[in-house]
Amino acid sequence: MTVTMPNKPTLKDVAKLANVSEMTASRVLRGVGDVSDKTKAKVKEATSHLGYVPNRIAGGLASRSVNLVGVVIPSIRSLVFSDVLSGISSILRDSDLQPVFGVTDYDLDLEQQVVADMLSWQPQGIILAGLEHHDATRTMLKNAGIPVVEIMDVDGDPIDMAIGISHLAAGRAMAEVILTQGYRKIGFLGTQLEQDFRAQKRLKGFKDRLAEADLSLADEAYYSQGSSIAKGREMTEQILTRSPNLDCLFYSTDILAAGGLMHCLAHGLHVPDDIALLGFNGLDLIEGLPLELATCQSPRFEIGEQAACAILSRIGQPHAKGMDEVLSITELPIALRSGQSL
Amino acid sequence: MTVTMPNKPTLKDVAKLANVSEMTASRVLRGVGDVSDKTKAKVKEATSHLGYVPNRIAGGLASRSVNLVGVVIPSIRSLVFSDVLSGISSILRDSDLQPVFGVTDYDLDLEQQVVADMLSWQPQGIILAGLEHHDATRTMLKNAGIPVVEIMDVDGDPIDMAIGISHLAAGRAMAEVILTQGYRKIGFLGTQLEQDFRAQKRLKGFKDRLAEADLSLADEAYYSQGSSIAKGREMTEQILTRSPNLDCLFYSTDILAAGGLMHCLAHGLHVPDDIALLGFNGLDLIEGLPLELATCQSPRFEIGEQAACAILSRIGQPHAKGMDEVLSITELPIALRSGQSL
DNA sequence: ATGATAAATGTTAGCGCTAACATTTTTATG
DNA sequence: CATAAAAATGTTAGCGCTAACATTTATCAT
Repeated sequence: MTVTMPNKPTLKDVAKLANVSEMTASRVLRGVGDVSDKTKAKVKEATSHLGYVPNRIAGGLASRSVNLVGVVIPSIRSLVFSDVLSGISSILRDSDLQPVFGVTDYDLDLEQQVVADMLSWQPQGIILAGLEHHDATRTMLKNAGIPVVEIMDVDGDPIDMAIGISHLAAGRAMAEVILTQGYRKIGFLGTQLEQDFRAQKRLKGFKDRLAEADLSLADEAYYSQGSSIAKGREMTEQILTRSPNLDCLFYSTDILAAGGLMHCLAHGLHVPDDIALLGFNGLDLIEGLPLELATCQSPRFEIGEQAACAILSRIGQPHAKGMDEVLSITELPIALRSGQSL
Repeated sequence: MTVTMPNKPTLKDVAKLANVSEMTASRVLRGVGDVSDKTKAKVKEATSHLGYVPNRIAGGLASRSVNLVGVVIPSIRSLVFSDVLSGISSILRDSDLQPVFGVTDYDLDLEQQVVADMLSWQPQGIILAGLEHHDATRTMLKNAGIPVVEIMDVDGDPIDMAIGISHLAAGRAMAEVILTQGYRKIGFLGTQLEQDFRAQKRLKGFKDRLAEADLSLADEAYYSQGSSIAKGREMTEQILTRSPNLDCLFYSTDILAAGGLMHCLAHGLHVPDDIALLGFNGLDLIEGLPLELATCQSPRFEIGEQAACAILSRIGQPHAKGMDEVLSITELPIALRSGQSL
């Protein structure tokens, strides 16, 4: 039962069937220019009759523009970045731009490749996480001649624009809170990812502040792989076995902190009387737990929104935020939450 | 300080600089055909000197193929789909295909639009969630002449190929477990999303099995929006206030069940003596909780892997799984976990 | 050397569409 | 009803690249 598949219909076929020129058909399909209602109807009829699907590759080449925005992030499984993506999507939904995602796995080599790949599609703009990139990546992005927004972080020099929070400041702020509350034997638990520069900066800010109070971390534990409640629980058990005298644990992310809470629950440790717990990010995940975790809210959704708006502004398209002037660096505020775990 | 931005270099510029024909330059950049080492070096030198980035739009048009696979899913924030995407990526990483994501928000209208959009890029294949689509969507996909894999579900007729689990059977299996354990006053808590057909099928299978035992749900509660631990906790409180005599709660997803567990913990309800809890999916999230939740493991990562492999098989490319024959419907096994919450 | 083969490079044409301009048709105006 | 202005449609050229074929150059056995 071999059916000779006729070639996919092209605009030419549609035009022929509708008895108009390709140009007119093209106008109808794109909804531009003056076309009579009668002609419109004919073309639409032909289109649906043939099941015609426009070829954006050809269209993009001819018009020398495609309505894409490249979004390059380290991980798609991360709760942090899914919020950012939501923010981006929520803005782009109302524009004619479309996001295309690329994932780098926290690897600058891979990032370079992904960015090159993105650029080869000639997008209208690029949003990418972080301020640390290979020189080659920076050069490519600079030369691309399109708006580039580096998100999440503002501690450094952006290629073009940056929108995010200061992780150095956030780390400091967390340390400040802990110190104010009188905690002195502080442990840190966090990611080992060498290329998660934000986490590193958070830790640096944190340690810096401790140092100013003539303190240092009493113990620290690192993990690779993705974060999970189970991992947080396991690590907490380990660090407390090793250093039972800790009175405060600062986690690089809420997920781990939630696991820490589970450990304490299981082992009859009272939080915060026996030990204080602090997370980071303010994820949904930690709502509804037996105890309100202390954390630091990072404006992930807003970062996504603003990044998308920055691109739209730059290419002269209207958008929700009505940003007139596009700042080179936009630092968003963080919000500390002194939950019951502190 | 206005610098006249020279136009982005094209292959022609590279060729000119390297003193070869465009074709030869193209060959070097794509790594095809016989090119002498000397020429290769010249071209590469010219490429990096100019900072040339190939235009895949043009390349795609000329070669009439782009190495893309469209992946259309309902939500990017869902822990379920992020696992699926990981599975897809893990396979495509070793091929020359690249996934492009589209999100439908559990909306068939939007799905149609997203699929049309994907097809306009002339991808090598499409992976999309679910078996329920608008007729127009099905027609488009059929006419596209490319492999189409519908994932997650196998209860229905696929357009081309389907890979997933039977949610009807899964629902039944869960009911079976509950009945076997002697529970009789059963409540259900789940999504209200009218277009989450998998959740609906799970519930149907569940109810069907109960009906065979002359039972029906003692109470049910639905929510819209995304699922979260907080939501699960809140809903559990509500349903137990309304129906305090329930002895078993079946949740449409683990996240809600985790929230249920939190409620029970907070209210001194013993699980499973006072009440049994069952989730669905076997998410990472539920590991490390105070109690091992009973759940049903859905092979999300594997579904992604197999879907990607199915596409590769169809377009004649080698891949990890070495699938020779591509089945129209591949039903993957589910695994029940009778955790301590049962 | 010398034709035969392989390796390296070049030429031509066109992918499917749209910008820009050109032309025809309709409508409005005095 | 002529004529300008507006509306509708068409024509031409080319976006930047690659398939397919054509040609030139190097390599080799005899």
